[in-house]
Amino acid sequence: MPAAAVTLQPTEPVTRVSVLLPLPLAGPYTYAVPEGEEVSLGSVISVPFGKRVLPGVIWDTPPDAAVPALKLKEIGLPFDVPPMTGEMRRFIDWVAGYTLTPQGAVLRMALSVPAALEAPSPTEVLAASGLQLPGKLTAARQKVLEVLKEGPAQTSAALAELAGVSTSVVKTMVKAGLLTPHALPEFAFSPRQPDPGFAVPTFSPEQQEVADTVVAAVEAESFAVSLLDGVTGSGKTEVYFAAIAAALQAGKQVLVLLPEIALSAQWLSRFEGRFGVKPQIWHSEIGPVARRKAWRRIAYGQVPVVVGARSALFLPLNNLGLIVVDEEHEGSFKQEDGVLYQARDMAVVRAQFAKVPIILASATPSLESLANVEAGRYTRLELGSRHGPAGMPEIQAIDLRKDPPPRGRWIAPGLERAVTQTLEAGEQAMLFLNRRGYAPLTLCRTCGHRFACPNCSSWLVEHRARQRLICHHCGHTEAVPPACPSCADTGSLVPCGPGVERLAEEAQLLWPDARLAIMSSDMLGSPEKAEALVSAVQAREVDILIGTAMMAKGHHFPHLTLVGVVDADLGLGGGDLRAGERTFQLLHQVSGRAGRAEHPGRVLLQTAAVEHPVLQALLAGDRDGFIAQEMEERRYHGMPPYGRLAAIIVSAPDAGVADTLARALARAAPRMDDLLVLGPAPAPLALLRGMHRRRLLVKAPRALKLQPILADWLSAVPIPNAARVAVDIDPYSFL
DNA sequence: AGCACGCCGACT
DNA sequence: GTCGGCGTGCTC
Repeated sequence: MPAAAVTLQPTEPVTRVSVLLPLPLAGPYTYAVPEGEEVSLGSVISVPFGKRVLPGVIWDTPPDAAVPALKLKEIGLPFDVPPMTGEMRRFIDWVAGYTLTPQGAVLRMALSVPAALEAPSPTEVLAASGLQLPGKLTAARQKVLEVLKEGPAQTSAALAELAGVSTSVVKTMVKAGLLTPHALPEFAFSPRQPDPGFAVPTFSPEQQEVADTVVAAVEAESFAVSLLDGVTGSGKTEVYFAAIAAALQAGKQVLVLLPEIALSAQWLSRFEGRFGVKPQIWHSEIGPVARRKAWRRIAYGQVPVVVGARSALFLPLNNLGLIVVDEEHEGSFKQEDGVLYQARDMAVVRAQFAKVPIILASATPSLESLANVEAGRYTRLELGSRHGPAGMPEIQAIDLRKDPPPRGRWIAPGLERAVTQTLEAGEQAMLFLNRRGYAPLTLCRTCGHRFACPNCSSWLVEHRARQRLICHHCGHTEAVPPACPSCADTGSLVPCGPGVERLAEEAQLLWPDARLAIMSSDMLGSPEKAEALVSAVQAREVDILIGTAMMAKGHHFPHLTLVGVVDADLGLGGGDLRAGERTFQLLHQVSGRAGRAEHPGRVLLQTAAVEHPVLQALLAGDRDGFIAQEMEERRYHGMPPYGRLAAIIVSAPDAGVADTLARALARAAPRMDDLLVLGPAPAPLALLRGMHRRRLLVKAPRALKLQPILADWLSAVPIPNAARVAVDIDPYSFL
């Protein structure tokens, strides 16, 4: 900056500081520190910003001397929270740089609970003052004093409740001086803490060895990544619980990331069984009050273990000792809107800044993690032999070309026989179809009209239970009309293809006496209902369980001996880079539901492409072979994990604007030997929530840092206000 | 992100 | 004639 730009008035020297605001601004703003005041890096303070007052964090960036003194505003008062650690600030900077997101937008995720920045008004409790009044006490007043004689001080509401009197009695007693109020410190009531020694399991020699390794990593208090690779039922969870116990013993905090926290009541009870109490949970559905309390407790180090979804990654755990990412292969760790980041990978980065170990656990590790093992960056810890006898169930294919179901049906005769046998043996069966609703497409038999979403390029899915047509991308719903909106013919609308609801209908027809249950997110709604259904299945109150991917997650169903995958090819089409990997992981996981414990299990895959490598690998139980082949293919094509990808998504309400900008970007693409720019092409969902989307794909070798190249490129192209450009580094899904 | 300034349609 | 729509631009 030219020194001349600074107004050199001989006024009192002003101390300047950089303040990062939780807004999508590229960097910090410069503020003045009032004379005589001191601030330190990481302090959370309030600052005036335009007409508003916002929280901000004193950032490490040198303050901008070029901002004219006249423009400077003074910082306000500090908030009652611990300062943001340098470790966290560097993490935020790193995430912003890596994902090409404005720093302030990343800070917003770290200050996601503005209400938590203020100390709550202290809770007031009442204790007996010991004052003796002349005359007799009324019965009500006596009861109140009785309660306080036996127990600790109480809030007025609790006291009235316990004494069985109205609050007005308590109120007048305070006035009369019989009770004295005391302000309680914020964390006076401490929930019971997890006990690392509550229920220590007995490990097999193999488990013990792995547990010792991860415990040693925790005790080393340094950064290291372990990939815990173990089949379902190999004791993965118990093993990383041992690492959690070690961190607790050392007085450290632990962060556990799970893909779908809402669905893992089972995980929580396992934790409780091991440590005696439930951990703190963190996800989008916890209410504002609980959220505020939890955030403050975490920041003040009152919470030893936090279990959460993606967003928990930005919680102020200032005393971290360990991070665990379970089901690390899950696609849902990739945030797909707002700040686009891969929570699993960012967790590794956070662990690195915090200098703590991280455990990535999975029964079907991602190719990314396996490549990191190959490169020596991660340590692989294997649990449970995949070749042992009690391992995977027997998997067979039903070739739909040779043994097709009747017209309009989806259960082939082979699968039908197997289910019947299973039911006759008094065992349970599961039918897996990863498609919610009744039918994925509705069309008019007379004129061929298809019901499509007005905002997205996708068909509307009929949900018969709710009598609506629903878009699974934007949530648009409409009633099923009595007549075709195009040709006005009545009774001509036909559902095409199956969803779980329709499959249930067919199953009920085939096995009228069987008790059916559907397990899909929209049929259950709440985690409690999901939990109730799991219990019902375990109590053998259900004979046939029909469900979507939500059913594939680690539930124990000891009497379930048959899994029928209704459409094993679903998800293999579409040319998605990860289609094979994802399908393999999903079907492997679903197969794991069959035949735990004493009963041998059976899995039947209905497929029209039995020769497909994914299906061949599943049928042969050859996970390693499949991975090796998939890896080789990725290596050959320079695709992740051996190459880097970035997607540039152009979106605009007007298709023409999106096209023009996308083409302009393509023309301005840097010409480099190692850089391949593909597109623009309509993004797979060319219309999403009313926005027309075009996509460019950038492919580069792993050694090339894409971010600066992309930043230069994008800054050279003017972006009209009617369009938006988003960069997705390491895109996961291509949809 | 929010909030204001600014320029074009339907109302007391 | 004003009230008000949301397009564009700025906030230390």
